[in-house]
Amino acid sequence: MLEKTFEPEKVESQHYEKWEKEGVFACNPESNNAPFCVMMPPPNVTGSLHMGHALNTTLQDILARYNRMNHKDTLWQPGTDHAGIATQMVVERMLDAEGTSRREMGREAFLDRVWQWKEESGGTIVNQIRKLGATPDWSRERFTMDEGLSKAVRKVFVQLYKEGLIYRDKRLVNWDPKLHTAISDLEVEQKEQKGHMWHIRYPIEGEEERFITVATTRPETMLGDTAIAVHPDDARYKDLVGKFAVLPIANRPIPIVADEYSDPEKGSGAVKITPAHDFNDFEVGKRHDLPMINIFDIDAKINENAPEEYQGLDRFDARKKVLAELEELDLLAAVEDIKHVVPYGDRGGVIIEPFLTEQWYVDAHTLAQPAIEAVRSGKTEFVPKQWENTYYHWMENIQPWCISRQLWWGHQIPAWYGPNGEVYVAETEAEAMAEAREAHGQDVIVERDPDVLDTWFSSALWPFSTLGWPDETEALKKYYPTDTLVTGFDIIFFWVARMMMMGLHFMGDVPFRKVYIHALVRDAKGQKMSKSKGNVIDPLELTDKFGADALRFTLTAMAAQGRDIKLSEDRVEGYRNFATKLWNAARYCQMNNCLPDRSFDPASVQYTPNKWVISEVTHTANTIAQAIENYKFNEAAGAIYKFIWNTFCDWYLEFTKPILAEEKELATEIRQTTGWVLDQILLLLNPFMPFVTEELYASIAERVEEDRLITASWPEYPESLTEADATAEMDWLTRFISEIRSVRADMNVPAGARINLLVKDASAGTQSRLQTYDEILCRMARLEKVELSENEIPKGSIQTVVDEATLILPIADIIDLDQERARLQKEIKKLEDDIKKIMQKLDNEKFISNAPDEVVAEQRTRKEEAEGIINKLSEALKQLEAA
RNA sequence: GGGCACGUAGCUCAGUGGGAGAGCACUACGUUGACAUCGUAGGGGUCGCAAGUUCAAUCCUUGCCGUGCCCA
Repeated sequence: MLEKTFEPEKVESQHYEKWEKEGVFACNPESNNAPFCVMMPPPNVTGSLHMGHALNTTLQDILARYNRMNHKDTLWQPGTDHAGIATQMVVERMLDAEGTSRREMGREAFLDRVWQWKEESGGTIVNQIRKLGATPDWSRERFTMDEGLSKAVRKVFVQLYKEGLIYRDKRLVNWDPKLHTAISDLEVEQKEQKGHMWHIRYPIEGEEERFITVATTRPETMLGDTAIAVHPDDARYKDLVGKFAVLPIANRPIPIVADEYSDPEKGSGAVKITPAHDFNDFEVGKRHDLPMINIFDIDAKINENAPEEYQGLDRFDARKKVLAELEELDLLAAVEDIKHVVPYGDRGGVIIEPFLTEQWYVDAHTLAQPAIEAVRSGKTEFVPKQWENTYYHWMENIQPWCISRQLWWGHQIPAWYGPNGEVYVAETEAEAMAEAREAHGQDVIVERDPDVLDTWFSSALWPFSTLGWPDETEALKKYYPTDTLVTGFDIIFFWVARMMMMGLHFMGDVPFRKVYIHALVRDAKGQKMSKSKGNVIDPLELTDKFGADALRFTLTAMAAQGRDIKLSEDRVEGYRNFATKLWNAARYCQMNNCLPDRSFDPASVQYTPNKWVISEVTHTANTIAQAIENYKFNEAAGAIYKFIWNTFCDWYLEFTKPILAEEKELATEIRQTTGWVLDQILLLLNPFMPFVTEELYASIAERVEEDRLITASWPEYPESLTEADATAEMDWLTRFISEIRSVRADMNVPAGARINLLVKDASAGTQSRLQTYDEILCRMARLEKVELSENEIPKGSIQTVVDEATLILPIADIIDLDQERARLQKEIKKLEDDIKKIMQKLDNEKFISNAPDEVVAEQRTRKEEAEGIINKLSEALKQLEAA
């Protein structure tokens, strides 16, 4: 016998370990079954599971399990990402605590240390993913720095270099002065904050007491100014163009140039130009061939290119000193309080410095073109569709992708420099040396580029590198292009777009047919969860408290397309209750011996409630399947929830109770049907709640060896199991019972009181139904007996109407006549209001002539039905008045 | 500033060109050997505002107001 409640913690890990050990998650490239492949977005190896992962994992698991049940050869490819900056930071922090540093250890020892850390602690997140019940093929787990994936990275780099799509360039990059590395545009977070606009007067060379005023939010950069720009049409400054201003503090002459970049409407209309420290100024500098003076070192401290007293100062201290000095010189014209946007590094958290360095770039613009076309032509589709706009917008304005990072942890760039600084790009050092020998006619020493590649460079190859590329493996042939990518919108640019570019370039086809973009999980107030806000809900805490099934189901039920999820614990608790409900229904089945019977054929049933519940099963299964295939996960969850709780528990089990209790002949068919439905429920719910269903599957019946839900087939039902007549009959029965219950409650009839029911004007069909379901009606509506009656209605009865029949509850001794009068009046009023609305349509000639016939007919029917009920209720009211 | 969403019951959210829905919360009552993590019933909404299209708009279009996100 099952316990009274389901205790997830007792069975979850047990089932999971068994599944994994038995290899049921594994794909089989050699099978003839059609493939279904999902690439798991590889989480950072440093990471731990947050709600976003939980949602992402749950949805993918539903797809994987559903497709596996449909006999697809399913590969859900798992793995982790080496997360260059994040991982290096973690290990560097450890070293710092030990009183050492990576520089002290040297590159090789440091990398050993990172690998050691990865082996020991890098598995946290994959084990957390297991806790959710996720079923990726762990036997194929990959890491972006695996030998195979590294080989793919080298090959891609070399080929793109040879094709001219990777190149080295000296330009401004986003420099992180804390982490000492360049980062890509995407890793910069633009934050709006309060600041100041300082207006500074620069003296004009050779003209006493004449100044030109420029405005800046970063006065310290003036130490690197090499020009002032004014708009060519700006009359105020026409005579100054070609002259020089004297840069205060540095006391250098700088030219005044005409450039359309300066906006005459803004400030004074003149802007200072610091080409080495501002992206716009850099462009101006190139146009006017201005010198580029770099005044910072890699820490963003002032270097030797600035006056001596500034050298070594941090950029913020330098600002204070510059301002003090300007004040002293009386050159500070004004200070404004403003709001402006300041760039921060998303990892290091410090303000990013535009910094002039030589880096490696990918010609993203060229690679983007086929990637744009692939979405335009529908080879890859986004769901929901509107994300395609985001994708296009970014792809069409794509900038060169800076891929080199001044880190040690990552894929070291396969480029070697010869004695003259010339570069040899090759997959191995031996090849690079051979090239160098060729060039020099003798052996020369080559030195490898110390930098590593952006982590996203290797992630971009994930859909094919994990399948064995560049080798032509069976897996590659079978699973590429993959079917669906499930991810959050925040990495459309970082990852999705780059996989598209690389996949098309190297595989000649898109990496995935569908991209399902899911919601962001927020807290109950709609705030984004973040560590700094302290509003992070830990998925594992919820799992411990309510079970993995409850968390999974919550996330699924709330995963409506295009809307963020506001998660609250109440919801999870609610779905835990749902698991308990199912558990108890199964327990009831077990107690009543309603267990699955292999010999049972659902097409053979005779009893209408059985036909009906079977028909509802097929309907629910279809709804779920369609919903999953259209990525409407919430609809799938809603359908199974409603079936289990309402259809099965609230109605079907209650209908059949009295018959089971009396052990009638019908009972056998009911037992078989109930057992069968329970089994179908477990199948249909399994992709969503794998643990409780698996546990019940094993508990309620003897199964043949190796028979497990996870390897079972998704049910297919013949069309003939759909029974419209049975549905209509059960609809009548539920309405009949509900109506009596409702009236009883309205009239305060004590819940326990058994009362008589008289039915008047019943059609032949209704009479027969009353007879068939007499027992059910008596039990579920708490009736003593049901009788047909065409006699005088007893005084002081309650009356109500179901279809053509009038229901009479002769309980004069219990009811309050005033209350009954009020109830009837209220009912009549409601119906009259309905009729008014309907008449507005029916009285409208245009409605009659323009609306489809069936709509008009429907309105007429509704009106007639309402009128029929009003007549009966009015009679009841009249009779009450007479009493 | 540009773009994309969203505004429906107290809360969280489904939904649809033709009778406003669910869960939670709330109120009342609880009986029958699966379940109080439960059951039955009930109250509660000018579907953000305004105009337009239509026989008909919560739904389509436009404008406005409000909220959120992305990009500059």
